[in-house]
Amino acid sequence: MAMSSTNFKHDLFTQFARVGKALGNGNRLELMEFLAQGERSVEELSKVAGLTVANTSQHLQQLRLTGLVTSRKEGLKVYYNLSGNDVITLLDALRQVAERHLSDVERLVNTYLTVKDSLEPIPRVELLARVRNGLVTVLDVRPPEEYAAGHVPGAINIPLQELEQRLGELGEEQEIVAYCRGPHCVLAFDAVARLREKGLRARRLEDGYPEWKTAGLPVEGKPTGS
Amino acid sequence: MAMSSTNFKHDLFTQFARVGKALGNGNRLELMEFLAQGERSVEELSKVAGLTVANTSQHLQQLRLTGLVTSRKEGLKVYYNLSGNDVITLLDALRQVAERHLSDVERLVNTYLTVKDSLEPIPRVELLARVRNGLVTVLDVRPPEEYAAGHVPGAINIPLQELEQRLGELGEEQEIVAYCRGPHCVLAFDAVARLREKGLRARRLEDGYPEWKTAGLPVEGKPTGS
DNA sequence: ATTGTATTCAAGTGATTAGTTGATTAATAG
DNA sequence: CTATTAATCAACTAATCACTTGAATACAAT
Repeated sequence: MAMSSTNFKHDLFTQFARVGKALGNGNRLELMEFLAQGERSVEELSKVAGLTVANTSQHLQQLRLTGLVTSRKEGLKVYYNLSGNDVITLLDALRQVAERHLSDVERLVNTYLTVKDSLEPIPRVELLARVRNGLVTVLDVRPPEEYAAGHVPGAINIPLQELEQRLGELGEEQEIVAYCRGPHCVLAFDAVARLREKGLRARRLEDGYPEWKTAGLPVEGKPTGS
Repeated sequence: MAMSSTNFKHDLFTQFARVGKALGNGNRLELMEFLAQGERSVEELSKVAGLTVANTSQHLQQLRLTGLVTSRKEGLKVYYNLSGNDVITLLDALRQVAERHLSDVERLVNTYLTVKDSLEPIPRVELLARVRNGLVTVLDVRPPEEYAAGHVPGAINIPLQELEQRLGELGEEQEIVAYCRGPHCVLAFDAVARLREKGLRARRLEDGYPEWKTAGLPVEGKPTGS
């Protein structure tokens, strides 16, 4: 009794570490990354992550106990959601550190994607210039409703599930730039990977549609004020 | 062979999780928090964290493997350092999420510190006003060199190690506001805890000296341009 | 009530992790 | 060369974690 300051500090770090631990599993990160797109049920989550429902539920509860996600019951289903923007910030920071400092990440990207910087996102301004010159095919992988509400000019809308069937709609030669809701949207990431598998040249747009719009760049779809 | 996109995603998340795992231990977090103040040797680190040297070394190597810290050998000693500002950003995000979402953290703070908001940092502007009115004693817990280079006007410089001996220099009645290098500096945090133990009223300055200075508030010490 | 569906709980297994201890490797000084 | 110091390595134990399996809730429809 006199080291209570040390104890306090220790306990506090232990609490912080609980959050860290929650981030220490790839499946949980994938679940959260998916939740960053919006509310999902346990079943949906288990499917995209390729886990059993029970396992998914356990991961989600772990996340809930550390305050990273919240849940809401509606009828039979339980819907989970990220518990705030600070969680997205945290995931972003984690991703950034990993990409910058883990050489394995770089190696992975290089191994799986033939062209070295194919995963490097294309900046908004650059895309705009190329769109104007007709140099790229812009691919919007969001659900049709969102596409209808507004999209990058000239973008083709193909939800991820339909991508494989509708490959024909994309030019074989031109570079494709995929985007969805934001930098955390796995859809665009996934789309790029699949397109590359088919031998097409594809990259992601840096960020997503919301950022494009708030940056004041032109949009098509329902008029929104400009 | 056809699900390589899934494999890729999985592997990538596994890599991200490595960074998360590194954050999943209180001792490692404490080590990094300490490193946020600057370069330290293994021995120093083991002391402040209260770990054996071997154990500290193992933790540090784990952090190095995930790219969170770097090391540099000079003579007999090995000095560790955070590997970039993005790591500080990450730690910040982690702390924020934990403080906001983990009710245990709040409870901890309430339990250990008698006055509920004693750990709540005092904003810069508020401090400035109180300093002018002579209502607070400002305590600078940084090393003397840094104090000499510039400090909050009227601040007393007592490095943490000397705090217990030099308690007399601080008024018994007045509230004390401690600060050091930045929001991550454990020194101020620690100083507040120790002072409270002695029955003094103490709080931390929001952020630290660099922020104070860049906010354009007055400083004492070597003239820096204003 | 009975059936079906979505989720959670409980128990168990193999793998990973944190920490200890004692030996080992480097750099420096006498 | 020998001794000393700082750090790392290697081997081990207890604790924790990820995942599986099968049972148990909770809600909705019939």
